[in-house]
Amino acid sequence: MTTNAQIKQDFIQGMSGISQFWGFPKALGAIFGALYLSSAPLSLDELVEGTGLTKGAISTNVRALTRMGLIHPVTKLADRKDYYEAETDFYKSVQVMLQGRQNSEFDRAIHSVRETLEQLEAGAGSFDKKERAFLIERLQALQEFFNAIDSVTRAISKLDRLGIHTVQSVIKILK
Amino acid sequence: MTTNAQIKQDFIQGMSGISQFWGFPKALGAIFGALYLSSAPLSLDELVEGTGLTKGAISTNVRALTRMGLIHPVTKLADRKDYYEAETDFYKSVQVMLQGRQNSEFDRAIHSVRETLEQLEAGAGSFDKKERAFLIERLQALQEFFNAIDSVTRAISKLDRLGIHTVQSVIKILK
DNA sequence: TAATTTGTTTAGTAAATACTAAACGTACTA
DNA sequence: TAGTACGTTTAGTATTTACTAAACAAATTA
Repeated sequence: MTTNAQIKQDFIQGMSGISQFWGFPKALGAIFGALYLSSAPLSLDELVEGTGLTKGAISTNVRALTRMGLIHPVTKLADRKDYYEAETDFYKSVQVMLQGRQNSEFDRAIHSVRETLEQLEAGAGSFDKKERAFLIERLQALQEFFNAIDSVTRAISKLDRLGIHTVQSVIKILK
Repeated sequence: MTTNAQIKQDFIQGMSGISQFWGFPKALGAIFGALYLSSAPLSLDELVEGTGLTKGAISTNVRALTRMGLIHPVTKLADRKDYYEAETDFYKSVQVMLQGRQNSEFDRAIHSVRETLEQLEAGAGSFDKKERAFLIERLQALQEFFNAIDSVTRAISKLDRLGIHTVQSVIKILK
């Protein structure tokens, strides 16, 4: 016989796996899973209980989840504890994550390519004419690709409302 | 004064960083960078020379890059060495990667959710009516989200030709 | 068959990462 | 002011991962 706790635990375990497949800590997925299955916001101690992780792990991963927009802090009056609840609009979280990832790191990639490109165009090095032209062409192509990705993520993150309807209309275009 | 080798090395270093930002081995990015800056296909030993990695590392990462469609093996007649050249159509690589990632692991995520959902719908556990309805609703929402992602990636990977024009028309929709 | 040239695999290592356990800080309460 | 109830931070550990070095396999040539 499968108990209620076991069913929930299986799901939490599954989310844990999904999390690490996408390159996030397992604990992060587990915590989200626990919150997602709860109709009421949960405190840190309740999350310790529900996931089997320590308070430290919960504390750091709860912060990460909040930054991603996947959960939200909830305050109860006359209660010092912090409570958290799961965001149910995943598309909203996608936007938050794209915005975050955007600024920090992807720009560095583009920047790195542009730097090399500018050097070449300024005549750095002693490449013969033909090779310089070849290198410039390749780097420009790469830069354009990065810019395209950048445009898409920017467009998505700036939408007023991303949802199933937007996704469906995109799919329609792709056919 | 910046030498030709230094300029290339800087770029290779940059690609190495981009690679690890996207969750791939640094060596993978470095190898691609070296090939991308070469007008002629390169052998393993030339890649050892160009990247400073050992033959073993080159061997394994070259295989990974080939699977991703980011580079291609090239055979020269009457030459036992394996040569590789960079794919210059990045959109094509995106398709290859989506196809690969598709089958293996994402399905497991969807499967895990469906499993829990089916259990609940079959009456497993001893949840009261209200909670069971709540859980089923949440899991259905999650499943729909996963399905939407799945649809998008499937649609992209099945396009005859993905390119800058497709990307642009998608962006237009998003505005 | 022996020797050489190639790519692959394996065993070991170094580095990064995520977690635990416990100390710490802070703010409310008696 | 001492005590308690929280959340955060830190120090240490275990696990994973990517790499090196070297053994190995396979296939050509002498």
